[in-house]
Amino acid sequence: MAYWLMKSEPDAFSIDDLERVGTEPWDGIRNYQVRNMIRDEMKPGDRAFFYHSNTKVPGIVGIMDIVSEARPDPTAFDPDEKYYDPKSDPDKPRWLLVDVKYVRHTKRVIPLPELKADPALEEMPLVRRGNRLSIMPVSEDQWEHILSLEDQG
DNA sequence: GCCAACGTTGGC
DNA sequence: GCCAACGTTGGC
Repeated sequence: MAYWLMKSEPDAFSIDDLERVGTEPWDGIRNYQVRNMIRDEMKPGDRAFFYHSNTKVPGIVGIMDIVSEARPDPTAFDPDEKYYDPKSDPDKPRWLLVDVKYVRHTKRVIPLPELKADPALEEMPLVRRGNRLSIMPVSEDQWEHILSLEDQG
């Protein structure tokens, strides 16, 4: 079982939205590196932190389960969709998604500056300069460490 | 709203 | 295959 961190802008889709719907297709991935990770490394049963980006207090806000294999992202085929990609052929889909399922909110928001200041997390892509991955792997040690932060601060 | 970082596109 | 221009991400 692997661990992940997945970013979403809460104005578009928040942890509260995920709690409301229960399970959601994580669509809109349009980055090859991220696509390859979900295609080759992500598996049902994996677990992920839900991260709010591009908001007043960016940080980790919840936990979810990966509940599907990677499958074609239908929004890539729909001209009305924001993330429509005319170059993605339904017979040979370029973009993939996975389904995620709400587990719980973290006990508190764990804000980005706190993650950045933590020596145990300095290897995380999240806190490294110029990182632009919307999904990234989290090691087991990092996962446990972040969970331990829930009860602090 | 600004802008640094970085991925993608397309002309050559 | 190079690389300048352009678009996007996302913190601040």
